[in-house]
Amino acid sequence: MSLTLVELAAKLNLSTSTISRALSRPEMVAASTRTLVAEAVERYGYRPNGIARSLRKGRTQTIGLIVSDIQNPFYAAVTRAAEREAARHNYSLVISNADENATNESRALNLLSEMQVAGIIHVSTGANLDILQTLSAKGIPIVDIDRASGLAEVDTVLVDNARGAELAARHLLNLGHRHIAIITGPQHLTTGYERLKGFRETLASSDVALADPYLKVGDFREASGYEAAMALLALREPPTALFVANNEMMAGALSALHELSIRVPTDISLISFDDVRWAKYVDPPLTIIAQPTEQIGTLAASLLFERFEGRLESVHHVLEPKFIRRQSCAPPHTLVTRRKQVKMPRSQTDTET
Amino acid sequence: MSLTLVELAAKLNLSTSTISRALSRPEMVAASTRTLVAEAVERYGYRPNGIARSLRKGRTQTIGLIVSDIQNPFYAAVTRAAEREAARHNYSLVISNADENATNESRALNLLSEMQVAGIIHVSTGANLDILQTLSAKGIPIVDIDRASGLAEVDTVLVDNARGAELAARHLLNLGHRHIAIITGPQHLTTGYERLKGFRETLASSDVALADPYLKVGDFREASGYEAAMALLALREPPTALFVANNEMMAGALSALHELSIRVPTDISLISFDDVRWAKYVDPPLTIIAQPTEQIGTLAASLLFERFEGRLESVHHVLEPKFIRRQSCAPPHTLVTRRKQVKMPRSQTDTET
DNA sequence: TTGTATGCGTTATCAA
DNA sequence: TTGATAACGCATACAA
Repeated sequence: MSLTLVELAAKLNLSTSTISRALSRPEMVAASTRTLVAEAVERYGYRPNGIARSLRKGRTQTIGLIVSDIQNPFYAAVTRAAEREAARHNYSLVISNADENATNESRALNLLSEMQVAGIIHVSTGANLDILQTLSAKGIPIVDIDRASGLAEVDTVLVDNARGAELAARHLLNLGHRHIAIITGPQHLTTGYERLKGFRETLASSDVALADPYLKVGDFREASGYEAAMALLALREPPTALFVANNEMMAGALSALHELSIRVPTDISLISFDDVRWAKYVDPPLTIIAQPTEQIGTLAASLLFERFEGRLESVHHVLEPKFIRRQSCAPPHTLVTRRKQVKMPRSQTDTET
Repeated sequence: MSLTLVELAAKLNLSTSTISRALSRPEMVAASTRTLVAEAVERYGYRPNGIARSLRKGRTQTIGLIVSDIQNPFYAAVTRAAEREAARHNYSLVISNADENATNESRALNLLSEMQVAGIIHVSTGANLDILQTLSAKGIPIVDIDRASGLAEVDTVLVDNARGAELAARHLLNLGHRHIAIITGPQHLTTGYERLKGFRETLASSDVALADPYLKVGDFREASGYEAAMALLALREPPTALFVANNEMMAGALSALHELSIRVPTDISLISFDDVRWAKYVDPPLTIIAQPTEQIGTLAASLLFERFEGRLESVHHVLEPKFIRRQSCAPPHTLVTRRKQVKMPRSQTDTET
């Protein structure tokens, strides 16, 4: 199969130690042998076996990343940044998709553990605290991103979700909305919980109550956004404004709106989290709360490297979300006007061949 | 640090072999000891060291994936499918971003090689054939997806790009367009080359020549799509229809159109490759040529597993693209009408806080 | 059914 | 500056 150190040593009449040294600590080796080895490596295409090296050294050059959905552009952006930072340090990134599923997450954690990854970047599903605890106890640094798992010893890179929701709520309130609905995420996830909390409290501070029918809890996936939006729009008194807590559910909500031919922002104002690229190309361009995806990924990886360097105390970053105003929010129509609206399901317009 | 087999064996007064067997081939071990071991594993949280196992077994449970951009939703979708298929077989996926850059690609290939990945799924940058050759010779199966690297011995999962371009061209021709432009990709990549070829030939078969000014070659990234579109729209006689060879460049082209306040499809018809989700939410929903992303990812991984099982001859799949009609294409306006258009740069409308 | 012994390919310790 | 040797943690061939 592949050329090994022993074989290469035989060819050169050198010991394995010399060659190993020539490759990893060239300064400890005579210049002549150094070039000799370099040439042979080039000629025979020798590549050290990283597995053997890892076993011997007791550590790998690999970090694990568990995301809830790599297809969600938010996580894709974070992933890319993390991969870059890892590559910069000559580390590889092993990626696992949890798909918002605790079983997948536990499988992924165990796999990463067996792979002896040097550290883990982790978007929590809210479960598997026991496994995380064990890994952490084994000395594998973990950094929670996006959602806090609740473990004390892990580093965290989070976004001020309550603040983001507040920005969204305030914008809608300022436009004059009073019938405001929210589609938030699961309440056992900090993102779902805090975005609701910040939103509700901001409304309350303006004496606007978040009525029960206006509160929908999805699962951060597209389908749940669709369902929730459908339900909201079927209300006898539909909201004049809607805040959606992530981009996936927003995509679902948009589907619902299209299907019902509801105009944005004429009939309803729309604001959501996550400045994914398509947010500025849709009709109309979406007003959103942006999260610093690049920074999350880069920072998360850096924290891991700091741990490798020996940092012991845990570190917690809370990054600022940013309000980006586009054209999906406008002052509300009066109820009378709204009631006259004709809402007619529109047939699917895609045509496939 | 972590509990090892030897330590566990000591605790149980059993030999390491027995425990090893109890875990990997339970049927070879007495039921009583089996449960004894199982309990101890549970209690002490023993996890086998995958690195040691890999070294001993001579193979890893890892496959490498090199994509040109994980943030491109097309590759994200492929990645997700590949990860699923891998997980189904209890394999992990190591992901590297080449960023359309040959140096990054070579770095990634070498890293994967050192990691002793069992196989590689590969989106070619068109370079590094020598490294690929070497890896392949070492017995690491490789499957090219999306773009053919040109190596004979690798498996391939490609899409019929010429056919996709033909579908696009035919649609525009049928609508009556004669001034048709294309933004294609690098000509050393099969995707860039074949999409241009299929497009040009289809036009030619209807006696429409693809004029030089109407042919732009980008690099499949957003910025190049923007530049190319800007150049096309600055022509004394701008095209009435535009085919863009991937979703990234289409995003760039859309930026340009927005900026110049050019209406789609009134002023120009638009069609592109890749049915990314946002394509149906933009204004207007984009008519596109869809590629079977799921299938590409799943199939690529499966081919690898077949190789692991011993398949020797290489296999080549060419999947069918699909035409999806939405609302970005319409019959052309007459030249006179078009010339009257007012084209006024629109200022940037995003507002950040 | 269980135990003993060996080796996977590398790095690190120690001696030369 | 170089070489001999041991060890990383596991799986397996072979012996008991």
